[in-house]
Amino acid sequence: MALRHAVLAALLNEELSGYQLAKAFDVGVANFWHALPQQLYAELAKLEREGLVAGREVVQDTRPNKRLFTVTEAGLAELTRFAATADKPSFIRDDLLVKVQAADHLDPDELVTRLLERAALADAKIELFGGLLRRMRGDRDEEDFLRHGDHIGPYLTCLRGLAFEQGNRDWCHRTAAVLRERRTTDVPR
Amino acid sequence: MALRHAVLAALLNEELSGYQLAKAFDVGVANFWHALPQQLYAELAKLEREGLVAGREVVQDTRPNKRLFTVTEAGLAELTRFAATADKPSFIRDDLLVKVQAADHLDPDELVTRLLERAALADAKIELFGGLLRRMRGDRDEEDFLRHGDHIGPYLTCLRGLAFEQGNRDWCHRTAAVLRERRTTDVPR
DNA sequence: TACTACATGTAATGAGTTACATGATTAG
DNA sequence: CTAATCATGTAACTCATTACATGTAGTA
Repeated sequence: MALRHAVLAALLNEELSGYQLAKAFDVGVANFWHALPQQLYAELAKLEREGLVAGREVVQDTRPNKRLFTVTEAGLAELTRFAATADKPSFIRDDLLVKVQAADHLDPDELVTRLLERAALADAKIELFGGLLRRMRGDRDEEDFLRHGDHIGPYLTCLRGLAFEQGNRDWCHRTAAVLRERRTTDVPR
Repeated sequence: MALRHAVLAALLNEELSGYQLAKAFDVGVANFWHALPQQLYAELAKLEREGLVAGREVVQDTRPNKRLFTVTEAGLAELTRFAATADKPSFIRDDLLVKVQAADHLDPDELVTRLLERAALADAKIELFGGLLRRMRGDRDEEDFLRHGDHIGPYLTCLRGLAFEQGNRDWCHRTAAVLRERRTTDVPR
């Protein structure tokens, strides 16, 4: 029951349509949660029925009409209540780690391929997040922005996303190097 | 459909009961996947029906009897097939990040409390993982173990878990420091 | 002309969580 | 005597993913 809170948090600083939300929750920018469009449309409908968000129709002639959503008082109250609860630990669930766990019984070349694929993906995200951070803090430096800027929430979560992807990239390279090294030194299997 | 592969990977290096598996997949040691006991018992039953794992009854008189599982040839083949598929990107889903995303609209003290709780949890895991790594590599140093040891798969995934928790801890402290700093310098909200 | 972006959903299936159930042994 | 550990599940429910569905406008 936390997708609802993720949606509320995402709508706090900007009014968004379901479509825009979906993009924010997609692969690219999901620094704090991930969800598919279908889930988001469904969740928005539910949140609106419960009065936690309010939607307003925006008529467009060149594009299909859309509905923009904002968080209501009740929605903010719900988020506040949520913030006071202890959060359940978050878990890793990653195909790639499963494969590396089985490394001793699998083809190293195959694994190295996967690891480099993932490292490339991480690099792309690192660049993306770097750009987002720069845009958010404008011409200030980070220290100054975090002390005196507003909307630091998204900035802070993006910092976590950045560090996470850097961790991914480093680990992928290190692991690939280890597997390649063993391949050439002819280790018994 | 990846829990099955996680179970197979976990059973590769040691014969385990459902109960032992459940402990490995629990909060403490889940460096590459997480699942609850119920899921694991169900998955083991399914894997056995499909011939991917084989269970053998172990009679105990002081404890309830248990069934120990090993991966079959077919199971290893299934893992190999899995390793060749491209893996879907893994996503973050974390209550705490949702709360920080909404930081600009929530009570900073509350958030700092959550962040320090999480940092403490991360510290505990860091110690735990550190110990596991030491046990796995024995008296060798890491470089040597990774070059010539066997069962490096679990070691490598544990390294990722360790780095992840260190990232968590650092980010929690940094974020808490930022929020405390702003509280004292009286930023407009 | 084909593809991508905009914009919003429904339906079916699969995966994960919560609650419940049982029963013995050992450590505090 | 109470709690934790060992050991294994079932049932109900919620959440997430996959597949499908529709239609317009701008870009290559």
